Amino acid sequence: MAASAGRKALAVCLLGPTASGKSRIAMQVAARLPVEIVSVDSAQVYKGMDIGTAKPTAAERAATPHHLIDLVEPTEAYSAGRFRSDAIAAVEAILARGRVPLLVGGTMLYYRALAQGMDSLPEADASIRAALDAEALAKGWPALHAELAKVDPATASRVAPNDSQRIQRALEVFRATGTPLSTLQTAKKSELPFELDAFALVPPDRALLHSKIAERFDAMLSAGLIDEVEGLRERHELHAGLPSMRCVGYRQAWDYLEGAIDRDALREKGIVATRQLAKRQLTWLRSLPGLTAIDPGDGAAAGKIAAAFG
RNA sequence: GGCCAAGUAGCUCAGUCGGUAGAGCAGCGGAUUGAAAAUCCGUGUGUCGGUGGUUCGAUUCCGCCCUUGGCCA
Repeated sequence: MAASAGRKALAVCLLGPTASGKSRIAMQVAARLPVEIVSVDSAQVYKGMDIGTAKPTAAERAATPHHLIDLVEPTEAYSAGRFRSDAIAAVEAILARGRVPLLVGGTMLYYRALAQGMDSLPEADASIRAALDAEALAKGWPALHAELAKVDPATASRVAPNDSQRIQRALEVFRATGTPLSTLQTAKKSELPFELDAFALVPPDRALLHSKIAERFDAMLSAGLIDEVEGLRERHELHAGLPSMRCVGYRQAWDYLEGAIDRDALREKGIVATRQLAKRQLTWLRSLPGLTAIDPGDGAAAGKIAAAFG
Protein backbone atom coordinates (compact mmCIF):
# COMPACT_ATOMS: atom_id res chain seq x y z
CA MET A 1 0.00 0.00 0.00
CA ALA A 2 2.37 2.66 -1.17
CA ALA A 3 1.12 6.17 -0.77
CA SER A 4 -0.82 7.02 -3.90
CA ALA A 5 0.50 10.55 -3.68
CA GLY A 6 4.08 9.30 -3.97
CA ARG A 7 5.77 8.84 -7.26
CA LYS A 8 5.60 5.29 -8.53
CA ALA A 9 8.71 3.35 -9.41
CA LEU A 10 9.58 3.25 -13.07
CA ALA A 11 9.99 0.54 -15.68
CA VAL A 12 11.11 1.29 -19.21
CA CYS A 13 10.16 -0.71 -22.26
CA LEU A 14 12.06 -0.98 -25.52
CA LEU A 15 9.94 -2.21 -28.40
CA GLY A 16 10.93 -2.86 -31.99
CA PRO A 17 10.53 -5.13 -34.98
CA THR A 18 12.59 -8.24 -35.41
CA ALA A 19 16.21 -7.63 -36.44
CA SER A 20 16.10 -3.97 -35.44
CA GLY A 21 18.83 -4.24 -32.84
CA LYS A 22 16.78 -4.29 -29.63
CA SER A 23 19.08 -6.69 -27.81
CA ARG A 24 22.18 -4.78 -28.78
CA ILE A 25 20.81 -1.55 -27.38
CA ALA A 26 19.45 -3.28 -24.29
CA MET A 27 22.94 -4.59 -23.58
CA GLN A 28 24.31 -1.07 -23.94
CA VAL A 29 21.80 0.16 -21.38
CA ALA A 30 22.79 -2.72 -19.12
CA ALA A 31 26.37 -1.50 -19.31
CA ARG A 32 25.32 1.77 -17.67
CA LEU A 33 22.70 0.73 -15.16
CA PRO A 34 22.00 -2.26 -12.89
CA VAL A 35 19.46 -3.56 -15.37
CA GLU A 36 17.41 -6.74 -15.37
CA ILE A 37 15.65 -7.50 -18.60
CA VAL A 38 12.05 -8.64 -18.96
CA SER A 39 11.40 -10.24 -22.33
CA VAL A 40 8.28 -9.11 -24.19
CA ASP A 41 8.38 -11.92 -26.70
CA SER A 42 5.80 -14.58 -27.42
CA ALA A 43 8.33 -16.97 -28.97
CA GLN A 44 11.18 -16.80 -26.49
CA VAL A 45 8.87 -18.23 -23.85
CA TYR A 46 9.35 -21.68 -25.39
CA LYS A 47 12.04 -23.92 -23.94
CA GLY A 48 14.41 -25.37 -26.48
CA MET A 49 13.53 -22.85 -29.17
CA ASP A 50 16.75 -20.89 -29.03
CA ILE A 51 18.20 -20.37 -32.47
CA GLY A 52 15.05 -19.40 -34.34
CA THR A 53 13.83 -17.03 -31.66
CA ALA A 54 17.20 -15.29 -31.36
CA LYS A 55 17.31 -15.76 -27.60
CA PRO A 56 20.01 -13.88 -25.73
CA THR A 57 23.27 -15.81 -25.52
CA ALA A 58 24.48 -17.56 -22.40
CA ALA A 59 27.05 -14.81 -21.95
CA GLU A 60 24.38 -12.11 -22.15
CA ARG A 61 22.19 -13.98 -19.70
CA ALA A 62 25.11 -14.39 -17.34
CA ALA A 63 25.95 -10.69 -17.52
CA THR A 64 22.37 -9.48 -17.14
CA PRO A 65 19.44 -11.39 -15.63
CA HIS A 66 16.71 -12.07 -18.20
CA HIS A 67 13.12 -12.91 -17.28
CA LEU A 68 10.13 -14.44 -19.06
CA ILE A 69 12.28 -16.64 -21.26
CA ASP A 70 11.96 -20.46 -21.29
CA LEU A 71 8.65 -20.54 -19.45
CA VAL A 72 6.78 -23.33 -21.19
CA GLU A 73 7.36 -26.44 -23.29
CA PRO A 74 6.77 -26.22 -27.05
CA THR A 75 3.78 -28.50 -26.55
CA GLU A 76 2.12 -25.85 -24.40
CA ALA A 77 0.61 -22.47 -25.08
CA TYR A 78 1.30 -19.15 -23.43
CA SER A 79 -0.95 -16.10 -23.54
CA ALA A 80 -1.17 -12.34 -23.34
CA GLY A 81 -3.02 -12.68 -20.06
CA ARG A 82 -0.27 -14.77 -18.52
CA PHE A 83 2.28 -12.34 -19.85
CA ARG A 84 0.59 -9.45 -18.13
CA SER A 85 0.67 -11.02 -14.70
CA ASP A 86 4.11 -12.58 -15.20
CA ALA A 87 5.55 -9.26 -16.34
CA ILE A 88 4.05 -7.33 -13.44
CA ALA A 89 5.46 -9.89 -11.00
CA ALA A 90 8.87 -9.80 -12.67
CA VAL A 91 9.06 -6.00 -12.63
CA GLU A 92 7.99 -5.79 -9.01
CA ALA A 93 10.60 -8.35 -8.02
CA ILE A 94 13.31 -6.41 -9.85
CA LEU A 95 12.24 -3.18 -8.17
CA ALA A 96 12.20 -4.91 -4.80
CA ARG A 97 15.80 -5.93 -5.43
CA GLY A 98 16.64 -2.30 -6.00
CA ARG A 99 17.48 -2.93 -9.60
CA VAL A 100 16.30 -1.43 -12.86
CA PRO A 101 13.57 -3.14 -14.93
CA LEU A 102 13.99 -2.89 -18.70
CA LEU A 103 11.35 -4.62 -20.79
CA VAL A 104 12.53 -5.57 -24.26
CA GLY A 105 10.68 -7.21 -27.10
CA GLY A 106 8.59 -7.24 -30.21
CA THR A 107 5.26 -8.73 -29.19
CA MET A 108 3.21 -5.57 -29.18
CA LEU A 109 0.00 -7.25 -28.07
CA TYR A 110 1.79 -8.28 -24.90
CA TYR A 111 3.03 -4.76 -24.38
CA ARG A 112 -0.45 -3.37 -24.86
CA ALA A 113 -1.92 -5.94 -22.51
CA LEU A 114 0.55 -4.78 -19.90
CA ALA A 115 0.26 -1.06 -20.52
CA GLN A 116 -3.49 -0.82 -21.04
CA GLY A 117 -4.72 -3.82 -19.15
CA MET A 118 -7.11 -6.52 -20.22
CA ASP A 119 -10.72 -7.21 -19.46
CA SER A 120 -11.52 -10.08 -17.20
CA LEU A 121 -12.20 -12.90 -19.64
CA PRO A 122 -12.07 -16.66 -19.38
CA GLU A 123 -8.85 -18.37 -20.34
CA ALA A 124 -8.59 -20.59 -23.39
CA ASP A 125 -10.55 -23.81 -23.11
CA ALA A 126 -9.00 -26.66 -25.05
CA SER A 127 -12.15 -28.74 -25.27
CA ILE A 128 -14.31 -25.87 -26.53
CA ARG A 129 -11.65 -25.00 -29.08
CA ALA A 130 -11.43 -28.59 -30.25
CA ALA A 131 -15.20 -28.67 -30.70
CA LEU A 132 -15.13 -25.41 -32.64
CA ASP A 133 -12.29 -26.65 -34.83
CA ALA A 134 -14.33 -29.72 -35.68
CA GLU A 135 -17.35 -27.60 -36.52
CA ALA A 136 -15.24 -25.30 -38.66
CA LEU A 137 -13.82 -28.25 -40.53
CA ALA A 138 -17.32 -29.42 -41.33
CA LYS A 139 -19.06 -26.11 -42.02
CA GLY A 140 -16.33 -23.59 -42.62
CA TRP A 141 -15.54 -20.49 -40.58
CA PRO A 142 -18.06 -18.24 -42.32
CA ALA A 143 -20.81 -20.52 -40.96
CA LEU A 144 -19.44 -20.08 -37.45
CA HIS A 145 -19.21 -16.36 -38.09
CA ALA A 146 -22.92 -16.41 -38.91
CA GLU A 147 -23.54 -18.27 -35.68
CA LEU A 148 -21.55 -15.63 -33.81
CA ALA A 149 -23.65 -12.92 -35.43
CA LYS A 150 -26.71 -14.38 -33.70
CA VAL A 151 -25.28 -14.42 -30.19
CA ASP A 152 -22.84 -11.51 -30.38
CA PRO A 153 -23.60 -9.22 -33.32
CA ALA A 154 -21.23 -6.53 -32.08
CA THR A 155 -18.22 -8.82 -32.20
CA ALA A 156 -19.34 -10.47 -35.44
CA SER A 157 -19.54 -7.10 -37.15
CA ARG A 158 -15.94 -6.27 -36.42
CA VAL A 159 -14.51 -9.72 -37.16
CA ALA A 160 -14.11 -10.95 -40.75
CA PRO A 161 -15.94 -14.16 -41.77
CA ASN A 162 -12.61 -15.89 -42.32
CA ASP A 163 -10.84 -14.67 -39.21
CA SER A 164 -10.76 -18.14 -37.71
CA GLN A 165 -8.93 -17.19 -34.58
CA ARG A 166 -11.16 -14.34 -33.48
CA ILE A 167 -14.37 -16.14 -34.41
CA GLN A 168 -13.20 -19.09 -32.38
CA ARG A 169 -12.27 -16.96 -29.41
CA ALA A 170 -15.56 -15.07 -29.44
CA LEU A 171 -17.60 -18.28 -29.61
CA GLU A 172 -15.39 -19.86 -26.97
CA VAL A 173 -16.09 -17.00 -24.59
CA PHE A 174 -19.80 -17.17 -25.27
CA ARG A 175 -20.00 -20.91 -24.78
CA ALA A 176 -17.92 -20.77 -21.62
CA THR A 177 -19.76 -17.89 -19.97
CA GLY A 178 -23.09 -17.55 -21.74
CA THR A 179 -22.24 -13.88 -22.17
CA PRO A 180 -21.17 -12.23 -25.43
CA LEU A 181 -17.52 -11.25 -25.64
CA SER A 182 -18.54 -7.72 -26.55
CA THR A 183 -20.41 -7.41 -23.25
CA LEU A 184 -17.37 -8.52 -21.28
CA GLN A 185 -15.05 -6.17 -23.11
CA THR A 186 -15.76 -2.89 -21.45
CA ALA A 187 -13.71 -1.01 -18.93
CA LYS A 188 -10.00 -1.44 -19.11
CA LYS A 189 -7.26 0.95 -18.12
CA SER A 190 -6.37 -1.16 -15.16
CA GLU A 191 -3.64 0.52 -13.17
CA LEU A 192 -0.11 -0.75 -13.14
CA PRO A 193 1.73 -0.74 -9.81
CA PHE A 194 4.59 1.07 -11.53
CA GLU A 195 5.13 3.73 -14.17
CA LEU A 196 5.87 2.47 -17.66
CA ASP A 197 7.79 4.48 -20.25
CA ALA A 198 8.15 3.03 -23.72
CA PHE A 199 10.51 3.54 -26.63
CA ALA A 200 9.99 2.26 -30.16
CA LEU A 201 12.98 1.30 -32.25
CA VAL A 202 11.93 2.26 -35.78
CA PRO A 203 14.39 1.47 -38.57
CA PRO A 204 14.24 4.35 -41.05
CA ASP A 205 15.26 2.26 -44.05
CA ARG A 206 12.99 -0.66 -44.89
CA ALA A 207 15.35 -2.06 -47.54
CA LEU A 208 18.15 -2.17 -44.99
CA LEU A 209 15.89 -3.94 -42.49
CA HIS A 210 15.05 -6.48 -45.18
CA SER A 211 18.68 -7.23 -45.88
CA LYS A 212 19.38 -7.62 -42.17
CA ILE A 213 16.47 -10.02 -41.92
CA ALA A 214 17.86 -12.15 -44.76
CA GLU A 215 21.31 -12.14 -43.22
CA ARG A 216 19.97 -13.12 -39.86
CA PHE A 217 17.86 -15.94 -41.22
CA ASP A 218 20.87 -17.35 -43.05
CA ALA A 219 22.83 -17.11 -39.82
CA MET A 220 20.10 -19.05 -38.03
CA LEU A 221 20.22 -21.77 -40.68
CA SER A 222 23.96 -22.13 -40.39
CA ALA A 223 23.69 -22.10 -36.61
CA GLY A 224 21.57 -25.23 -36.88
CA LEU A 225 17.93 -24.14 -36.92
CA ILE A 226 16.87 -27.27 -38.80
CA ASP A 227 18.65 -29.55 -36.33
CA GLU A 228 17.02 -27.67 -33.48
CA VAL A 229 13.57 -28.32 -34.90
CA GLU A 230 14.41 -31.93 -35.66
CA GLY A 231 15.51 -32.38 -32.04
CA LEU A 232 12.31 -30.81 -30.74
CA ARG A 233 10.29 -33.19 -32.87
CA GLU A 234 12.18 -36.14 -31.42
CA ARG A 235 11.76 -35.08 -27.83
CA HIS A 236 8.15 -33.83 -27.90
CA GLU A 237 4.78 -34.83 -29.25
CA LEU A 238 4.45 -31.86 -31.57
CA HIS A 239 2.17 -31.01 -34.44
CA ALA A 240 2.10 -28.21 -36.98
CA GLY A 241 -0.89 -26.49 -35.40
CA LEU A 242 0.85 -25.73 -32.10
CA PRO A 243 1.57 -22.05 -31.41
CA SER A 244 5.24 -22.91 -30.97
CA MET A 245 5.47 -24.61 -34.35
CA ARG A 246 3.73 -21.71 -36.04
CA CYS A 247 6.56 -19.39 -35.11
CA VAL A 248 8.55 -17.86 -37.94
CA GLY A 249 11.32 -20.20 -39.00
CA TYR A 250 9.93 -23.15 -37.09
CA ARG A 251 6.92 -23.46 -39.34
CA GLN A 252 9.13 -23.45 -42.44
CA ALA A 253 11.65 -25.86 -40.92
CA TRP A 254 8.74 -28.12 -40.05
CA ASP A 255 7.53 -28.12 -43.67
CA TYR A 256 11.06 -28.87 -44.81
CA LEU A 257 11.40 -31.80 -42.40
CA GLU A 258 8.05 -33.10 -43.59
CA GLY A 259 9.40 -33.04 -47.14
CA ALA A 260 6.79 -30.49 -48.23
CA ILE A 261 9.36 -27.94 -49.39
CA ASP A 262 13.03 -28.04 -50.32
CA ARG A 263 15.82 -26.20 -48.64
CA ASP A 264 15.75 -23.21 -50.98
CA ALA A 265 12.04 -22.79 -50.33
CA LEU A 266 12.63 -23.07 -46.59
CA ARG A 267 15.11 -20.21 -46.79
CA GLU A 268 12.92 -18.07 -49.05
CA LYS A 269 9.72 -18.66 -47.08
CA GLY A 270 11.48 -18.11 -43.79
CA ILE A 271 12.85 -14.76 -44.90
CA VAL A 272 9.50 -13.69 -46.35
CA ALA A 273 7.69 -14.65 -43.15
CA THR A 274 10.19 -12.64 -41.12
CA ARG A 275 9.73 -9.59 -43.33
CA GLN A 276 5.97 -9.87 -42.97
CA LEU A 277 6.32 -10.16 -39.22
CA ALA A 278 8.46 -7.03 -39.13
CA LYS A 279 5.86 -5.17 -41.19
CA ARG A 280 3.07 -6.09 -38.78
CA GLN A 281 5.25 -5.05 -35.88
CA LEU A 282 5.82 -1.66 -37.48
CA THR A 283 2.07 -1.26 -37.98
CA TRP A 284 1.64 -1.88 -34.26
CA LEU A 285 4.29 0.69 -33.40
CA ARG A 286 2.55 3.34 -35.52
CA SER A 287 -0.74 2.70 -33.79
CA LEU A 288 0.36 2.45 -30.16
CA PRO A 289 0.02 5.71 -28.24
CA GLY A 290 2.68 7.27 -26.10
CA LEU A 291 5.79 5.71 -27.59
CA THR A 292 9.01 7.64 -28.05
CA ALA A 293 10.53 6.68 -31.39
CA ILE A 294 14.26 6.19 -31.69
CA ASP A 295 16.43 5.37 -34.67
CA PRO A 296 18.42 2.18 -34.10
CA GLY A 297 21.30 3.84 -35.90
CA ASP A 298 21.38 6.63 -33.34
CA GLY A 299 24.57 6.17 -31.36
CA ALA A 300 22.94 7.90 -28.41
CA ALA A 301 19.95 5.52 -28.34
CA ALA A 302 21.09 3.61 -25.27
CA GLY A 303 21.90 6.87 -23.53
CA LYS A 304 18.41 8.19 -24.15
CA ILE A 305 16.86 5.07 -22.72
CA ALA A 306 19.14 5.12 -19.70
CA ALA A 307 18.24 8.77 -19.18
CA ALA A 308 14.57 7.87 -19.01
CA PHE A 309 15.22 6.16 -15.71
CA GLY A 310 16.13 9.57 -14.35
C1' G B 1 27.65 -19.49 -87.89
C1' G B 2 22.45 -22.10 -88.95
C1' C B 3 17.63 -23.67 -86.97
C1' C B 4 13.94 -23.54 -83.03
C1' A B 5 11.74 -21.47 -78.60
C1' A B 6 11.19 -17.55 -75.19
C1' G B 7 11.54 -12.18 -73.97
C1' U B 8 4.61 -8.83 -70.62
C1' A B 9 4.34 -6.07 -62.89
C1' G B 10 10.04 -7.10 -58.22
C1' C B 11 9.42 -12.96 -59.43
C1' U B 12 6.67 -17.05 -62.06
C1' C B 13 3.46 -16.74 -65.92
C1' A B 14 -1.58 -15.83 -68.55
C1' G B 15 -3.69 -12.80 -72.35
C1' U B 16 -4.96 -9.40 -76.30
C1' C B 17 -8.65 -13.44 -83.66
C1' G B 18 -5.09 -5.40 -83.98
C1' G B 19 -8.67 -0.84 -80.01
C1' U B 20 -2.18 0.20 -74.92
C1' A B 21 -3.20 -5.89 -70.26
C1' G B 22 -4.28 -9.61 -65.50
C1' A B 23 -3.49 -13.79 -61.98
C1' G B 24 -0.50 -16.11 -58.08
C1' C B 25 3.53 -14.87 -55.07
C1' A B 26 6.41 -10.73 -53.26
C1' G B 27 5.93 -5.69 -51.77
C1' C B 28 2.94 -1.80 -49.50
C1' G B 29 -1.15 0.02 -46.01
C1' G B 30 -4.49 -1.49 -42.07
C1' A B 31 -6.93 -4.37 -38.06
C1' U B 32 -5.31 -6.57 -33.57
C1' U B 33 -8.28 -8.18 -25.59
C1' G B 34 -5.63 -15.36 -22.70
C1' A B 35 -2.63 -19.00 -29.96
C1' A B 36 -0.29 -12.76 -31.54
C1' A B 37 6.51 -14.82 -34.63
C1' A B 38 -0.79 -15.92 -34.63
C1' U B 39 -5.18 -14.67 -37.45
C1' C B 40 -7.45 -11.57 -40.90
C1' C B 41 -8.75 -7.22 -44.29
C1' G B 42 -7.36 -3.89 -48.23
C1' U B 43 -4.08 -2.61 -52.35
C1' G B 44 -2.00 -4.19 -59.36
C1' U B 45 0.31 1.99 -64.91
C1' G B 46 3.76 -2.00 -66.33
C1' U B 47 8.76 2.12 -72.28
C1' C B 48 4.00 -5.77 -73.00
C1' G B 49 13.04 -6.54 -75.24
C1' G B 50 14.62 -2.57 -79.15
C1' U B 51 13.76 -0.48 -83.83
C1' G B 52 11.55 0.15 -88.63
C1' G B 53 7.09 -1.19 -91.60
C1' U B 54 1.69 -2.21 -92.61
C1' U B 55 -2.68 0.21 -90.31
C1' C B 56 -7.17 5.31 -88.43
C1' G B 57 -4.74 2.54 -84.46
C1' A B 58 0.59 -2.36 -83.00
C1' U B 59 2.08 -5.18 -76.93
C1' U B 60 -0.70 -8.21 -80.73
C1' C B 61 0.80 -8.84 -87.89
C1' C B 62 5.66 -8.39 -90.95
C1' G B 63 11.21 -7.19 -91.36
C1' C B 64 15.73 -6.34 -88.93
C1' C B 65 18.49 -6.09 -84.33
C1' C B 66 19.53 -7.42 -79.10
C1' U B 67 19.25 -10.95 -74.92
C1' U B 68 18.48 -15.87 -72.87
C1' G B 69 17.75 -21.10 -73.34
C1' G B 70 17.89 -25.59 -76.53
C1' C B 71 19.28 -28.27 -80.97
C1' C B 72 22.65 -28.55 -85.28
C1' A B 73 27.44 -27.35 -87.06
